[in-house]
Amino acid sequence: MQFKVKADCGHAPRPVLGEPCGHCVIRGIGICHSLGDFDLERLRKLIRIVNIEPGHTVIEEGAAAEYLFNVVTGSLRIFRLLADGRRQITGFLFPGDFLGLVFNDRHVYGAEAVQATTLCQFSRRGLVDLLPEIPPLEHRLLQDATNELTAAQDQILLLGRKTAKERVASFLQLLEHRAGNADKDKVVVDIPMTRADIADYLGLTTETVSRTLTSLKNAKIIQLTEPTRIEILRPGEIARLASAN
Amino acid sequence: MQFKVKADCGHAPRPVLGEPCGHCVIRGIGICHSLGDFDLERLRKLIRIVNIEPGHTVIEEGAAAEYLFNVVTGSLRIFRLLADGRRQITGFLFPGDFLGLVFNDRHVYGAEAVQATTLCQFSRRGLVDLLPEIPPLEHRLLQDATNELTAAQDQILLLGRKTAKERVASFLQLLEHRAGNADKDKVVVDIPMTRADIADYLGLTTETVSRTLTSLKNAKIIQLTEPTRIEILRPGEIARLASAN
DNA sequence: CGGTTCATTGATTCGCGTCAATGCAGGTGG
DNA sequence: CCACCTGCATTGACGCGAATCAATGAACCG
Repeated sequence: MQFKVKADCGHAPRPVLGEPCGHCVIRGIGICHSLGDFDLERLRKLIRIVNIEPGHTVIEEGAAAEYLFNVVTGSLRIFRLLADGRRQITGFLFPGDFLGLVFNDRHVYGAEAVQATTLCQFSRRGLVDLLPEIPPLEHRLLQDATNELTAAQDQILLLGRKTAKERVASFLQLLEHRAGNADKDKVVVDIPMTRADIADYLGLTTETVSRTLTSLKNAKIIQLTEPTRIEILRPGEIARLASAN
Repeated sequence: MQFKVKADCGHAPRPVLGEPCGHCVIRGIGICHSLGDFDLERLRKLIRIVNIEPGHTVIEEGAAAEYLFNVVTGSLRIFRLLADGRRQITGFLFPGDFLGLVFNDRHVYGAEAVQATTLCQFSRRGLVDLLPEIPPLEHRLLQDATNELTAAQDQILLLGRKTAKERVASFLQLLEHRAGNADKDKVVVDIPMTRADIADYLGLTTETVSRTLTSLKNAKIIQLTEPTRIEILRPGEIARLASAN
């Protein structure tokens, strides 16, 4: 029988992290993966585990960048705001993803928890000081930055040139691949974020996202049992609609 | 009196590059800037100077990434295509800018010359091999990647949430800052790219770009003498319209 | 049980795209 | 030298896809 969380907690139980990073659930995928035991021990001196409630702020846009993070469990939304409140979500982060720009002393975007989320928090200064001494770390950060850059360009193509239907299909495809369930006949995908989050990620409105999902449902390409769970009945059709090239 | 180029050349004279990189016009701003004389000499063994005619291809999307580049003079457009030919320009590159992703063995975007352009071409493999031996180089590449990432997010915000007028104003502001003429009363900006390039960069059509420029002209915010030259009469108004935050 | 948040659906509006025509500059060949 | 072509920018008429405005329903919660 599963351990029952206290009611006032309001979210799933957190994984018990082993005190040494060696037992951490993202040891194999975080930036720490690039380190041997000796260097890991040095990094460990900079870190603290923090838990964030759903909807709460991790990073305030424009604030001094004191800390950087690795997502351990849960998910975050990264966004920018215009003066009148228009919001654009530039990405979602999941376990293993790195959050923050090492060389910027101010954060250029905001970050909030989508779900209850556990983060591994570093002192940015400490990390910067460590970089020259641990070349594999800088190497890993460059690899991460390259991947993010490629993802950002995918998003630029989507926002600049794709239709609403193509955007939604691309988004479903993204979640599908993230679930590691590509090339199956049928895929069940969890949607932790709201329609408003999806809309602000795809440069649309909640209404358009909802209507587009409904039309995909009517076309028997997806199944919408609950709003937070989508079954992709025909992944090939989603891929075609996404205009992936 | 200026040296006259041969007519069949069809473009402005190229700067005479000193044989050693030390005399190169972008020595102070390219990735080579991060190197001392000894390491520069090692990098120099990997390079070749290449000239590209206007409109010609530098990188084919999806091709094997044999070479990387530094822009020496001129300008490039970086773009992605959808299967049906829709194009999204993800950025323009200018002297000093780095072109290519060091760790990708395939190019994920295309690149073409906007104007006659001179490039400093590296062997990618050679550069990768050099990285572990020259930490400042990797450091510099990470800094560049961070800046590009920030620029990409600006673009995502623009494409996802800004109106046509705001996009065009943002673009003018970008050129204005690039010209290093910020905070002047009046700024003259050269536009080397066509309206189609601007449209594909801003996620619009040539007609909308043209109409928006005309409306800015009618509002006495800019002056359009030639299509390739814009005078910004009221930079403050452009900044306001750009919804910069 | 009333209040709040979120998703869905419908009616209507509007910003920008599409289609089409014109003008202008530069290049080419007779 | 001029007629013709081609590429690019501009402008106008019209249509459409997605936004806006509005209402309803479902889930959750104190």
